Amino acid sequence: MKTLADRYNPQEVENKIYQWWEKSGYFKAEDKSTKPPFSIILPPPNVTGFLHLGHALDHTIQDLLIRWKRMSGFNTMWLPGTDHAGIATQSVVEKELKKTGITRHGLGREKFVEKIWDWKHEYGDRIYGQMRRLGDSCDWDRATFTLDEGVSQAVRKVFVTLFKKNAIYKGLRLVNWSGPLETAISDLEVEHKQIKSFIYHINYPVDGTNEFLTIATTRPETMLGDTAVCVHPDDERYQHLIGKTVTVPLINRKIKIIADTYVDKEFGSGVVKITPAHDFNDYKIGKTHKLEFINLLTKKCEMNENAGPYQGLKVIEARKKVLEDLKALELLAKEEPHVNSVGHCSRSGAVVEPFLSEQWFMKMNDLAGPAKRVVESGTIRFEPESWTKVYLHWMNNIEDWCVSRQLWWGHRIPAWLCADCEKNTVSETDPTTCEHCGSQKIKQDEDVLDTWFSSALWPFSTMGWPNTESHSAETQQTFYPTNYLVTGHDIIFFWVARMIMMGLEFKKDVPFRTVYIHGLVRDSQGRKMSKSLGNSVDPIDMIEKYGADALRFTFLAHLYSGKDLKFSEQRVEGYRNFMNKVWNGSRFVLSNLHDFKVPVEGVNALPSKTEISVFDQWIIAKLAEVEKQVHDCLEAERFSEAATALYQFVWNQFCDWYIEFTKPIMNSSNAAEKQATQLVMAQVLNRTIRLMHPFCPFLTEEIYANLPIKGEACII
RNA sequence: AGGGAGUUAGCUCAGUUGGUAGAGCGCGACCCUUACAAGGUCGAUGUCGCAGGUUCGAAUCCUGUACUCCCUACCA
Repeated sequence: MKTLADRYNPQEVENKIYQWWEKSGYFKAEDKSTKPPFSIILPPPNVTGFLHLGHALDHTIQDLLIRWKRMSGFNTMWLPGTDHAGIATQSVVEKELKKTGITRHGLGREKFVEKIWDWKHEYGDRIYGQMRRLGDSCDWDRATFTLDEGVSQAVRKVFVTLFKKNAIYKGLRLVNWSGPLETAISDLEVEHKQIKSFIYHINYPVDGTNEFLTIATTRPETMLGDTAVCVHPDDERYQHLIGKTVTVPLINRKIKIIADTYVDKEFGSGVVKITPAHDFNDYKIGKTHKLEFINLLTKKCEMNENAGPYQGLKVIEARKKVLEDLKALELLAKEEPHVNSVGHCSRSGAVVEPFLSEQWFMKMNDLAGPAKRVVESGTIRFEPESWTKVYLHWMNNIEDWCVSRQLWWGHRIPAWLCADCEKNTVSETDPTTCEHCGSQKIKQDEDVLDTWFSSALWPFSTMGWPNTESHSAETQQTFYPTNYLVTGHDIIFFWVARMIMMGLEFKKDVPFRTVYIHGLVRDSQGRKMSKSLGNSVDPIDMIEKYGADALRFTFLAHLYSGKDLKFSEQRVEGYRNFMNKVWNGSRFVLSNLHDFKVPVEGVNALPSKTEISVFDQWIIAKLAEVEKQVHDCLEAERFSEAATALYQFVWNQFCDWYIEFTKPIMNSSNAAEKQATQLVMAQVLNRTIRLMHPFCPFLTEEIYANLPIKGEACII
């Protein structure tokens, strides 16, 4: 036996061990097996991204579960993948190109998409390398990218099927719009920031009288698109004006005074201007009162021809000019300072404008019903349970999903518009003629699908659906539904809910049984980690400094029921020390087994009680306790409790007491007594190491390799 | 505004059926005792946010209240 260094050195061990695991095929799942299945699909990280602490936490939990189940005799499949992340990736590559003076439009769609693929090929596997550093025991052969051929097939089949059921339609709607990116964006991509601004009170002359109606607004430029002003039906001040008209200053359009209970009599002047094409609330009013929708903006968010003299100005410039002109007309009654939260595009930083545009939508009501019921009935369980309420609340307020994005990177919408009959041909395979009139003048829709569309199909598209050849069929048969979905609470609606709906619709079964929601990783002061704050920590740095096992143990030991986790390096250092303690305890045991004879009874045989001392009996009893505790805690997803139990057993019981006890025995001349204790300590170490393996796989595997008592690899 | 979570030792947090307050880090003293100084032994530290209530007994249950945080929606 070689001599082991008196300090555990992760750098020397981790790479070597990981390569050996991978080469030996330990992570591979079997499509057909007599073992019970256990599967997890990894939430796919952004293909251009780096592994951050949030991923590291997320992956550690999944790897713990997978390794534990694998060691418990399950046929485990942990399927890795990456996401094309449409808007995020496109803007990253676009920014890079800009540095060399090239614009997306200058390059053209085809060339630009090629550039992104180049980028993907260059950096797409970077995150897989980082996952290996962490010890993720994924079945790499099954790694999937959301733009892979198989996934594309799934996407098309789902789109076409839903379209034929009238569950997907095209319509003119108000959406969040990012000017710089020239696309609709999802609510998730909108960040609200508190902005100090003003409320402007503007006088609208009432036609045929000398009266004014004073309206208040934070966005005066939108008045150019006003198509009504609204008062509360019970407001006595304005009863006599309902039904009359006012003239919008600057553009001199006559618009009606309408009444709706939406207006708060107490707020401001009690009169609201209605701009249905540029405000979500006004949009609803516009719909109910059948108002005209006047769009004021171009796709770049500049004022368009409907803005008259303001055409060509940016929103902010238009605002300034409108105010100046109002002042000149003495129609600006007053301005008050005001703080309100304004939506910003999380990718470009620009202010998000509500913008009227033609988009594809998915009807959600019919899909939501079953998805609610499986959670209500407990077929899908949220852990912690409190997220159930959040989920159901969202599902009860569900709205149709805008699935189209005006991007170039993503799954292109499988719809071909006919120039002759102006109808769409929606098809799984590229058509050559219009299915309505037979014309050949058809052109594919320019838009791509929201990234979350392909994400929603992830649990089964990764398993080969809709392909029915035997291999995929077996994979689905064995591993669908998966056992766990592990993710943060920020995407319960955007992702978790949609996977449930799609799984039920297309696989007739839930995509997973348990949704384990963990908290977010924050800095030691509880702030969000971000580049701009300079407080973000690179998990790879932590791994290099303290080892992957220490980082993993840190997460697991502080993972309490969905709470956010404040990350401090000091803590990683503490668990690094613990790893070293395990190392040295093992080293002591190993150094005392030189003359130990492995019993013929087998590797798991423990000496009978009569042959061993009370200390031996005590440590065996304690080991049994901690084994049960760890098992129970993992079953109940109480990871920190399991980690703490291990920590205390190893340090306070095995090292502090038991090892001290064995020292005189190891020096004893009584060979039988020594052999008995050697067997106990070897066996206890063996079982402890295996118990710890899902928590700190590298260290334990390295120790296991040196144990005289064992079967095969630790992880089996 | 609505919803959720939290308030326990200097710091970060445990404390699952109510029964004499716990861990890690940090701090103090002493130890190179043949696995480990990334270590060992010993030690100090808390009216468990505040106020009531239920109980023989409450950090734990109930009511109220203060403060903090998160999510969703934002008032023209």
